[in-house]
Order: sequence, then C-alpha cells, then structure tokens
Amino acid sequence: MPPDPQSTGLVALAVPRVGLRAGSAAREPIQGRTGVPVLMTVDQPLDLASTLLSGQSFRWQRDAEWFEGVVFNNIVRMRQDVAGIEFTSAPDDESFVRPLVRDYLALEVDLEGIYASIGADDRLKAAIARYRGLRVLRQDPWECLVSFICSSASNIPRISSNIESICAAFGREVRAGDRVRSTFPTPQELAEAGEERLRRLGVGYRAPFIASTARAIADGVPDLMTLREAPYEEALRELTALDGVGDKVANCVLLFSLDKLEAFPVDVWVERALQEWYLRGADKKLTRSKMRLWARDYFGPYAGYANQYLFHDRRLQGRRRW
DNA sequence: TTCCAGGTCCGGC
DNA sequence: GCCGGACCTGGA
Repeated sequence: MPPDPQSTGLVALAVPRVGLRAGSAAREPIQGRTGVPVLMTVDQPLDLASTLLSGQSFRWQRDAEWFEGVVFNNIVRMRQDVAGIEFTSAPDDESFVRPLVRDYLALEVDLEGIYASIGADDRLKAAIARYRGLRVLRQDPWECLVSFICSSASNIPRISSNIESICAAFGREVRAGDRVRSTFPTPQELAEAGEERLRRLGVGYRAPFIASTARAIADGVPDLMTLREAPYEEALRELTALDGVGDKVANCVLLFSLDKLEAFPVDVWVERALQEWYLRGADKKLTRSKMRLWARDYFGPYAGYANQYLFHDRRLQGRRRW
C-alpha cells in the first residue's frame, strides 16, 4: 500500500493518547465548535458499523448512519460512504484528528493479507464474507483496560453504561455544538476517585479492581505504551499481574489496543464456538487458556482477527437463534 | 423469585 | 494445574 506517514502508527505513538490537552487546567471543560465534515479516503476493506459496534469499544453511539464517540479527547462523529469516511471532530480540528482516527481504525493494516492468512477453513471464510471490513481497532490501552475489567460477567449495554458513568463522574466535559460528552478519566483521576466512589457508580465487585489497577498504571507499573513494543508473552505477563486482569481481559487489551494480533481472548462465546466448530473429543474439555494456545497454533499470527470474526458471528447468531 | 451475563480470585485437591 | 464457589447488579 502507498506509504502514508500519517497512518503508520508512528505519528500516533509520538502523541500521548491521554492528556492531549495537558496544558488545560484540571477538569476544565473542553469547549469546542461544530466541525465541518471532512472526507477521509479509505483504500482498505472497512465496515464501520461492525467495527465500532462489535464490542471492542464501548463509547460509540449510533444515530442513523452517524457514529459518535469520544476519542483523543474529542467528540468524533463519523459516517461511511462509498468514498470513505466523513467525519467531524471538536474541539480539535479535523486536520489534527484525522491521522489519529486513521490510526484508531488501523487503516494501514492489510486486511486482504490477513484474510488470506486466516481464511483457510470454511467457517472463517463464511464469517469473513458476512462481516467483510470488520477491523480490529487500535484503541487507547488505558481505556481498553478499564473497559474490559468492567466486562467480567456483564454485557455490552451494562459495560457501556458503566463506562459512560465513569467518564461523566471523573472525566472532563467535552462539547461539540450542542453535544456534551466526557473524556475518559486518566489513571491518576481514577486512582484518586477510589473504590467507594467507583462502587457507587454501579460497577459492583469490579470497583476495587479498577481502583487498584488505576493506582498501578498511574505509578507507571507497567507503562502501557511500552507494552506495545514488548513481545506478546511479556506484555501478557505484565497485564495479568494487575488486579482484575486475567487471561481473557489481558488478551482483549493486547488485541484491541497493543498491536498484538496473535492475542486470542477466550470468553464464553469463543469457547462455545471452538467447542462446536473446531475441537473434537477430549479437546472440547480444554481449559480456556489451553484453548488460547490451541487457537494461536491453529490460526497463526493473526489469530486475533480469527477470534473477532468468530466472536461476532457467534454472538449475532446467538441473538437470532437462541 | 431465580438465573445468568464478554471473568477473576481464592482456597482446596 | 484443575475445580468450584463467591462476587455486584440489572434485566429477563
């Protein structure tokens, strides 16, 4: 693909994901304006709706063909058309936000190559045909980490509600025209919030996990952005040392925010999919982390993409049939 | 009312 | 290492 220095990820790495407006006074509202929609061309398969609503991220809200979320401390609105993506951002202008959004959508990742790598079996081939253009996002690892700590024994509507509550309570207000949202709080902000105030927001038994993990990340142990450069196994070890982070949550963070496309989160949906469609005999009784090893071996370096297509397929089928 | 939901942790084999 | 129970809360 053509070299595009703004989509390599290097630019985004040089820009802190948290605290882009660190010069602002703490908790001072970020005042914006309504942006004029600009076009971002896309030369890769992209199904924006599936990508944003497939349970990788929990802050995107749909309004007809527009999707509104808060990323990089901006309210971003996007819609897909034949030419690419129309989007607006506020308070920062679109020229600043565009490369960040390209990076967020991982538009430099060669999906055709990945399809060729994982699409050998019929089950995946069919899922790829159904959800062609579903992409694995490259999110802010801190927001991703907290989101998936919240995900345990929960469901997407509740996770979204928990995350919005956390942002409203401890983040900073962002405005775009008449829209008001809040940024995702920094590790410091959540560490200061503490367990009790988190619990009052309705996150339940996850409150002490979030508080403890926020404290660790605020102290730089581990440094999440460094994990993006670390080998998979090392990053996995560092993440699972955090409170409330087991094999499944860690693999979600590795896949959806830390560029580890071999990560393979095994939740109840993926477990059922593997048992029913792939595993035979005694293998059906494998523990979840053994299933992850099996999948990494079977699907290869892009096992995470295979996971996302299987998960999406299984979840939507589940909604239809059972 | 009871059960279950995108798990993790802890204690007992 | 594996297994079972507890853990918040909201919706069916």
